[in-house]
Amino acid sequence: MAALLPARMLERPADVTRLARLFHALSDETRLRIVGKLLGGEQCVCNLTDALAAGQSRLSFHLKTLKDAGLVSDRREGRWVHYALNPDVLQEIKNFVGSVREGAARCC
Amino acid sequence: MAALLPARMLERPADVTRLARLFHALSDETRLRIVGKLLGGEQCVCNLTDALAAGQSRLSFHLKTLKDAGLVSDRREGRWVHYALNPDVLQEIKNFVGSVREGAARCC
DNA sequence: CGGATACATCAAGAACCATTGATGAGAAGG
DNA sequence: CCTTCTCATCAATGGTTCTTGATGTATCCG
Repeated sequence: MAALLPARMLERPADVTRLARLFHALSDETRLRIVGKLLGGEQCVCNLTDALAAGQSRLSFHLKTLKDAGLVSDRREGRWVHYALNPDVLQEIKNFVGSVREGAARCC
Repeated sequence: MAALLPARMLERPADVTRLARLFHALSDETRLRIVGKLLGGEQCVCNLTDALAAGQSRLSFHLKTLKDAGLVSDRREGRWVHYALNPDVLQEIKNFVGSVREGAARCC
C-alpha cells in the first residue's frame, strides 16, 4: 500500500503553506547562487560577499530567508557565522516534486 | 539545457534565471493547489474555479504563470481550455533538487 | 444574426519583496 | 576599556506580484 504520497501535501493547507515558503526561498537568483556556493561546503558570510559581489546586509537578508525556510543552518564560531545546506529539507523537496511528477506522468 | 550535473546550473546565469522562474511558479499557494488538482488529470478552468473557490480572472492569472514557466500546457477544445501538468519540467526540477541534495550530503 | 458561455486580458490598487545605507550586538585583541 | 571585526537588524525606497472588477475575444447554439 502506497505510503502517504508527498503529493497529498497539496490537499493540506498547512503543507501547502510550507511548500510555498520552501519554493519561495528558492525563487530568487541571489539565493540560488548562495545555494550554489554552499555546495562547496559551509561558508561564512564574508566568503559569500566576496564570491557573489553582494553587499553584506543584502546577503544577510537572503541567508535569513533561506534559514527561515529550513534550507540552511548556521553555526557561530568566534566572530564568524558559517552557513551550510540542510540535506534533509532538500530531500523532502525532491520527494515532493518526484511524486508530483509521477502523478503527472500517470494522468497526463 | 540539460547539464551533466544539474547543480552546475547554479554557475550559469541563464540557468539560474530559469530555475528562479520555475521555483517562483511553485511558490504560491493558489498555484500549488492548482497543481494538486491537475494531479487528477487535465482540467478546464471552470473545474478549477469550482474546486478552488477562486475567481476566474485570478485563476487565469495563475494558470498563465504556470504555463509561462512551462509547468503546465493548455489545450483548447471548443469553448473549453484544458490545462495539464508537464511531467518533463517536473522531472527537470526533481533532478536539480536531487543533485543539490547529493552535493549537500557530500559536503555537509 | 444575437445571446450565452468559457476564458483571456487589462487597469487600478493592495500587498509583498528586495535593495541600500545606517545602526546595533557580540566576539576578539590590544 | 576601547577598537575593530563580523554579522544581524532596521527604516526607507523602489519594484514586483497578486487581487478584483471590467472589458475583450472566440465559440457554440438557437
